[in-house]
Amino acid sequence: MEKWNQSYGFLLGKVLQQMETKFAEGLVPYHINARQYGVLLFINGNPYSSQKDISENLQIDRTTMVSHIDHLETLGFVERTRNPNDRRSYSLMITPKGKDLLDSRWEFLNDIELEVLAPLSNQERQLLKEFLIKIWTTL
Amino acid sequence: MEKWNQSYGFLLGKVLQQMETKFAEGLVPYHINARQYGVLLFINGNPYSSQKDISENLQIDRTTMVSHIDHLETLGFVERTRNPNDRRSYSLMITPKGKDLLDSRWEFLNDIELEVLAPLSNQERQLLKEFLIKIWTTL
DNA sequence: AAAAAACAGTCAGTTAAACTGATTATATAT
DNA sequence: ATATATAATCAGTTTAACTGACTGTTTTTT
Repeated sequence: MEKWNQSYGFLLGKVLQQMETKFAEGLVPYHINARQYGVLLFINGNPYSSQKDISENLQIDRTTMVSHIDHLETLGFVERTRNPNDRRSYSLMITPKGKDLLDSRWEFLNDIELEVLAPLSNQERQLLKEFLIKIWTTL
Repeated sequence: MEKWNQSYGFLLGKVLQQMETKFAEGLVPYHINARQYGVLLFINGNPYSSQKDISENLQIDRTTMVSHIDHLETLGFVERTRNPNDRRSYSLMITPKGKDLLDSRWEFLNDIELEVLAPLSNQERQLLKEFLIKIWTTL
């Protein structure tokens, strides 16, 4: 084992790359990418969010968010309505069709993750998630 | 804690994004990005590699590799010489200047990683690395 | 109440990474 | 000797992300 592949950054990147590539393949029939799936998940978990809310939480640029939402709306997965309390912002909602997509791909996403994490035991995977959550919540 | 931020992919992505952003900032004065630093690390650990070797190991597209190496060569961090046993390929070597760059930023990289991983104990970080290496080596 | 500042979202245009497909020079297989 | 494969390169395309300007709306200041 050499220096260059000892870094967390390198290792994290490789594991993630693997997951993303596989997951993206499973999304092709739905014409969205992994990031858009993430946005949809967020909207599902945080109904009535504005585009700003999502941008901040997911750390995706506001102008990029416009096109993500445009895309999801065109495909009928998300609905934009003006927020009656602040007509500058939208109140975003997932549609039933969007919910179906989420559900139908959620299991697949988990399968992919388990596939990549296969070298770990149940307990190790549990620990890994614990660590990641601990890091993320303090970011 | 909700569904959308429970996935390994999401969490891995956030942690990595954090590390990469911070690390990239520290590389600005050297005019290279994190990926090029990775390439340089690889060449250092695997002297006489061809561009193909690096592409495969780091999973970076061969045509993209051309421009990375062009860039590193222009800056004097890497030297291309033809491989005498196969004149189609190059034999890439890090220069002393490249080695200096690696060394001077290696500690910084580790600082960044420790900073992001601060919420974990020493032991937990050790475990995390163990897990990641286990996964990566079976990819 | 009017004017100024701040804000959410949008859009046109730019930048940078990554890919496609073709090409050159060299090596290997038939 | 000929055909096939390979490493690197290049021109051109696609895509994600960003910059800066702009519209309409809300909040703050005077």
